[in-house]
Amino acid sequence: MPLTPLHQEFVLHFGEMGSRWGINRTVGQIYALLFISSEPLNAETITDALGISRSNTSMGLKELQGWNLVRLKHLPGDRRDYFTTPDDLWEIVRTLVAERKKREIDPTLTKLRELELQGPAGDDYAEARIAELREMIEMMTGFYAEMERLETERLVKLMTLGGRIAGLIDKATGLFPTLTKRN
Amino acid sequence: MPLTPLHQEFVLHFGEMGSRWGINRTVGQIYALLFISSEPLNAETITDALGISRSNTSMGLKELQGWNLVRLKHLPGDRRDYFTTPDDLWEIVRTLVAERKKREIDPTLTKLRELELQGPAGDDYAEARIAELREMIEMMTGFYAEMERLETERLVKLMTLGGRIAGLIDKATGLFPTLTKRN
DNA sequence: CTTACATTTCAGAAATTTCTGAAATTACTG
DNA sequence: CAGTAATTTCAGAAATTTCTGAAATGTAAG
Repeated sequence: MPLTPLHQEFVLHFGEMGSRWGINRTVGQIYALLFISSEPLNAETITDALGISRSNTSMGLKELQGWNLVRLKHLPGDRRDYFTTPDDLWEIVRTLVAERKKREIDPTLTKLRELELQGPAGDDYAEARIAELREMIEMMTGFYAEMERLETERLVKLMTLGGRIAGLIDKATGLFPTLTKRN
Repeated sequence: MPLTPLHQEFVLHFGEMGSRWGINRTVGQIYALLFISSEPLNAETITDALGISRSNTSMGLKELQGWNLVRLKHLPGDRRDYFTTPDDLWEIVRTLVAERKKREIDPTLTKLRELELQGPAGDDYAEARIAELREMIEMMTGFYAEMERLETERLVKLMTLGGRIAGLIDKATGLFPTLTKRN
């Protein structure tokens, strides 16, 4: 069956956006379609809805499974595979962030440490920059690990604290607002 | 002149990673090279160091300028353009995050609002999911705006608070640790 | 204004990625 | 265990992206 205009627009948008991410258009479209579908869909349905080949659907679904972004379901009396996205949006976001970190950040951290271990190469500037970059990434991944540990409820609270965050930080660190200029 | 092994490895790594981001290999390499170079480089130097065509360098630099990731400098008595990355790593990160938000998040937020404005389309589930997604993105961008407003010093403090964050949130929101299970 | 250099543009070539249809594989059913 | 349905694999086709060399444009100095 053809998509409703709403589905159509939503799916096409995520197809386009997909390319700005690391994923391709089709994968973006499949995910978008699953995301707004109330029921699990099988590969055949997706293929028809998006007007792509059956094998392309298969590859796209496999990629999404590699990202841990889809759930496989089975309906009684039907041996086809059905796919859904988690109901809980927070779960989706957590997965997305975790996977992007794994693919985009972790390999770089590994490489930087490796370069540092290779010892002094006689270029102080480059070595200092690499060390600085590694330290920053370590700080950020450390913070990320904290956030990941927080249950959703607290995470929401933190994100909606609004302007009170600065004061909180100052109190927590026993320091009063500094007079330094911004940034 | 050829790159030192350290530069070589660093540059190649960021070339590879570039593709996992939205940027292409060459752009990643150019940026990496500028990043670990203590002095500003001109297009000719970059071209030679990376073994690419002069026009490719030009395009890569233009793209990096579009991302606000490089600074243009001029040396007295030399009319070529010289390029650098900011000394302050935090500034680089801020720019990167801001640009990615602009390209990856904002257009989606706009599209979701647009879809909602088009009014009920008779698919309650899809409409609810779109609304939910929009709300989540709004919350996250709101939080991001807070973070962006913080001067670096406070940001570092926040990121290095470690395990004390949960308690802080609870205190700030006047609630004690809940008994709900994680996530 | 002319010359000399520097940079950008752009059409086509090269490389890479994505997509398809056919064949192979897997796995359920009777 | 034979037959059928579902899925995956994969080689080549199609599409897209990236890169190059040549030409065009810009720019500063004499």
